[in-house]
Amino acid sequence: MVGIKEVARAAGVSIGTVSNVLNRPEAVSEETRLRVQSVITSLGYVRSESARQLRAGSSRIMAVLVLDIRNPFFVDVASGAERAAREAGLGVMVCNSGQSAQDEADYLALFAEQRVRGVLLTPVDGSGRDLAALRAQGIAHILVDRAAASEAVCSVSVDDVAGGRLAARHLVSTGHRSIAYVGGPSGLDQVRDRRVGALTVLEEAGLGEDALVEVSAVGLDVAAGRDAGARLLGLASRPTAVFCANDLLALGVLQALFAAGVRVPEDIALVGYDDIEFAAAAAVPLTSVRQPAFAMGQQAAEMLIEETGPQSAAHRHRHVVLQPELVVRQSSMRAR
Amino acid sequence: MVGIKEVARAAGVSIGTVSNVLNRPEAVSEETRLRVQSVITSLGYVRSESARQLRAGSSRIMAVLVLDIRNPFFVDVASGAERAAREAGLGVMVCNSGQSAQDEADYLALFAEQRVRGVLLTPVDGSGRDLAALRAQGIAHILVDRAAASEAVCSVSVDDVAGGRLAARHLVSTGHRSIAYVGGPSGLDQVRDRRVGALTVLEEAGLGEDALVEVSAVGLDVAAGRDAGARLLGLASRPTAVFCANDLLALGVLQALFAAGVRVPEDIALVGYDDIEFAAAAAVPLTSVRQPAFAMGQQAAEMLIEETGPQSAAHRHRHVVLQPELVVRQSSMRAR
DNA sequence: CGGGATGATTGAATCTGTTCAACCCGGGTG
DNA sequence: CACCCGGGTTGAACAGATTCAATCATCCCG
Repeated sequence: MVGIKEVARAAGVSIGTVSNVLNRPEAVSEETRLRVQSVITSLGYVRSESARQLRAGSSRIMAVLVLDIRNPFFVDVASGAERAAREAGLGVMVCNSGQSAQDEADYLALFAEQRVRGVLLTPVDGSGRDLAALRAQGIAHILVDRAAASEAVCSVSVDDVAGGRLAARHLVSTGHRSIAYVGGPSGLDQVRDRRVGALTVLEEAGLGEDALVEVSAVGLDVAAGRDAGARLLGLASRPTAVFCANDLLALGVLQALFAAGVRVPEDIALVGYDDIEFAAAAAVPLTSVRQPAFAMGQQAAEMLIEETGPQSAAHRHRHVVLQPELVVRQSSMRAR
Repeated sequence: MVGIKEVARAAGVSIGTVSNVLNRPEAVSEETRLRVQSVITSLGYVRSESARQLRAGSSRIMAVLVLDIRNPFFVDVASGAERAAREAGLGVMVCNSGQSAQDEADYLALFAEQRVRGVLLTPVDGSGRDLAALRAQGIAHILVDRAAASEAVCSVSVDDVAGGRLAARHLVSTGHRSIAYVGGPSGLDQVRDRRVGALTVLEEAGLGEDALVEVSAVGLDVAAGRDAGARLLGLASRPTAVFCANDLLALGVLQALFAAGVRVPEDIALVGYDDIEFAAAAAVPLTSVRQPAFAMGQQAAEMLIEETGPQSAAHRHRHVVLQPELVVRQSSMRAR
């Protein structure tokens, strides 16, 4: 594979000049620049990013580590990040922790070896162990879809408590007095916060704490939703509405209810979270709490670029909190 | 940031020994190995992948370039590839061409600079220009979800003609005589082949060529499906069944039909393609042609690893063709 | 006890770019 | 005429690892 040396020789200049053509073209006379460039294309020279990075120090790759790549919500987040990264001339490496702390740690180790420009991540658990490691290694990182507790790191998140309130207020105002909450593993802040939001609304409405019936799910995917839905049907006193921690769970619950002949929304109202594209296409179009996923990824990436760019000195850590929005569809329409 | 030199000094050995501890631990005495390893952890040393790669020549990253990351089908493909890659100790870089030839070329240029181990890709168009560039640069690559025309490259694909036949045979055998085909931009082989398969079945059934009504779509996503569905409804002689080039289109068509009060499957039967998870959760559970997406990604990655691994000399290019499978659900059940 | 085999370790060369001090050269200035 | 200036170019140092021939220490065997 042809290197910068051969290009220099073929163009009759020094390697320093070739490097300048690549990196600071304005510092090279037009004549030389054109000559070198034509040699580059005719020889098919491709610069070695590893050599560049080794000397220059900085990488051109941003890593994105999401909780669950099969959830379209995170795909949107990653797409937003990708858009911003490409505009800044960076590549992105999207990886999936699948909610496994081990996988998360493995990927972060990989990123560290790669000396990536920075990492966008939604941490698997609240322990913050991996975050501490990132800080210790001096790897820039930004939390996505999770508000940071610390002032030493940026974050972009959506107000999950507000989202939980939106969902619950909607259900309470349409007459429901007993609501099931289908949450995933409670280690996740998102799951917890949405529940807290719903709970405050029920309390404000003067309903007891047991107005919110907890139905745990083993995960946050459709299969876990189906499972939770089946258990929901087995409850002694069945709630009249279900609020799910995300749309995948809601779709699963919907399938389980359908299979059992329970009608939505007539027998049970259903509200999801995220408003993924498929929520609108569901068996019964799903009421959902919309999150600005793409914007979240985009903004997080922009903050990372600012933090690691030339004027990084001016960077101040900050916590951006975006607002969710309720989208009402058929699944929670008031029964006639 | 601490380098291998500091580790060597602190452990009282040469840098060659430290390198051996990292790469060929069996060549180092247990005592030294343990000492070096403890120094590594206590100093927080992280090897620089760019330096490693520069010297060693080979990268530890496999690139995956998919047509549309918002399509869960491709997410599955990428997940399969990721699984295989991780088992081989490789990282993956998943990128999205979004069916843009420009983006595809940009990403391939990025991969070339990175000297990635190899590329898994579903090319945007049949021109093969980018493939020629890959070959010229000596970058190993494998086509995914697309049968290669050339013997000089591996491919893993699903028999799309057979898939089209499965769908059409199912519809014909349930009594349909006029079928609409909703395809995306016809530049895509997948779209073309599925249509060809359907067509042959109609011909074999003695139906004329105009038994297949073409409804073009601007893309292969839900929005394009909605649009195509609306146009379908405007047709003078409305077909009794619709076969869509993928599930996203089918979900969009379904929404359009719903909005217009057309019942599925009573008024129009609907068949999709890919059998993504959301097909089963649709308004009316979708009949679909299932593709082994995860397996396809996994196998492609394994072939790439073989091609670029230590015994690459033994590698022979081959074209693996997997078989699709029809999954019948409510959307195409025979009307009572 | 010398010679050879074995195993651990070392030192230097190398990979491919970036960077920067030094240099060259033509033109303007005192 | 000497000097300075600045744009263009060069050459060498350098980044952080891998790799391999050479060295050294041990131990075994004849």
